[in-house]
Amino acid sequence: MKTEKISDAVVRRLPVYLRFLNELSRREVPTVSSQELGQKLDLNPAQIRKDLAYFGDFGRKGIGYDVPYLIEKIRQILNLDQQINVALIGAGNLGQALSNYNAYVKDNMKIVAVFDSSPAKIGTMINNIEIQPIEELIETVKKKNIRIGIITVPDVEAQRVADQLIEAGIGAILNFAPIIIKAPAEVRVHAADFTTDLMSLAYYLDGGKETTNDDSKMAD
Amino acid sequence: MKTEKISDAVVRRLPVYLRFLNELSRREVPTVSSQELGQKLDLNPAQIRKDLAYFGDFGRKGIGYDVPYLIEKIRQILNLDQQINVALIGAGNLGQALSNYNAYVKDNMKIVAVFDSSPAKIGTMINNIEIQPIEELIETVKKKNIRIGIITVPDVEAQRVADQLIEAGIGAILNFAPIIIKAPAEVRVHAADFTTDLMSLAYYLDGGKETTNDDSKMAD
DNA sequence: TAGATTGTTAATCGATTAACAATC
DNA sequence: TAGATTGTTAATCGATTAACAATC
Repeated sequence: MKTEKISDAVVRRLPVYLRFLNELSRREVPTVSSQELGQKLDLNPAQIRKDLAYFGDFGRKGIGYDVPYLIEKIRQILNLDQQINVALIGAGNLGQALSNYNAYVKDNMKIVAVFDSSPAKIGTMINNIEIQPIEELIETVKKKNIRIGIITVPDVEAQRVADQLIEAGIGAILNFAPIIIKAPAEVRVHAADFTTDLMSLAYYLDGGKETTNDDSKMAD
Repeated sequence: MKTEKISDAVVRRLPVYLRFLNELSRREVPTVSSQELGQKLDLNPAQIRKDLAYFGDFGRKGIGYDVPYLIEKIRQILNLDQQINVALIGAGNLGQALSNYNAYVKDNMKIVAVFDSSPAKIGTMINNIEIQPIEELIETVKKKNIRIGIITVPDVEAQRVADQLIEAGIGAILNFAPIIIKAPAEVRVHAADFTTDLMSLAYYLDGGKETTNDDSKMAD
């Protein structure tokens, strides 16, 4: 175990490991090697061993990793050995879809408050949570010990919402709006805008030009 | 302009540039420097210049980049100068939310088919598109020249759906299911599972341990 | 014991940043 | 012209992979 600081690339792989380990656990597989993990997750086994070794000696030479033990350790590393309260800001289509995902709950992440600016929505229930006006954001985040905010408001409102989350002392933000959120260094922000992802995928298409490849016009 | 192969990191930044350039265009800003872009997008100006220079000499020394021209060029690079047909597989909450986003349309990406395995949903309309049974996936992808598939089915079905997309000759896949999709090298797959993202954010919280910081026990 | 697999160091590979000549 | 800013090379930084001694 070292005391270097851990890169974001490493941290982002931990949930991927955890996810698959949970599946192994469900199937009651007792141990797993970096080899097997790498195969299943399309990663280099050395990288997996190195990632895990940043945090401790979790494996056993000649054997591999004990599945339940490694699950426990990764959950500790990710702070998921305690409930993490999450706020959702923006109860539109996407926000509603996310709130319905209760996948987080088993991972100890729970949406405990939902906010929206539309008067029509305020007071209505979404997944057993009453939608609150954004004016109550700061107070509620403090009162309910909310650590992460998920932003699903339109882009023009996103930075304003982020500023309020930051003022309320949020720890991290998952931003679905298609803008770059500005935040102080101590507040981690991840971009989750899938339209950006989708556009980058288009790059890898060969342009659909197979059928329209008319070279005769390219003589100038 | 070089003929090196372009890294995914570069490709993923292009839509971010495009997004902001579109905003500048709306505000009728005629030119922009790498300096300004970097400031707004939290990126190093040298990196932006380098990214763009992979594809051509788009800027003018002493001036910067012409906004409309750069927009046109990036759209060409991303194949977004033509309509890209997209299929959505999985008409659950998330799928419905994504289908309602018509942000893609202005970027020339259009969902032209939606599939689901639930008999109750088949035949119903979602955003003006009739939900089809998954059995029709392969045929429809071919017939409608669909290039990208968005997978929003439950994890146990995701690989099966991907296999069918691949069989139908899809170019790229955006996968929202929390599993690693296996695909041949020529089919690009991006992971878009936000629960993974959310879990990695939890790492950056200081564990809610601010109040439990009892140094007296650390003397060993 | 023999085979397997870790943890870790060293080697490699790739991406970011600094610096600056070219030039608008 | 003087100031600004690109495109590009070189320097730096960081992440991935290979290799292997340690050991179960």
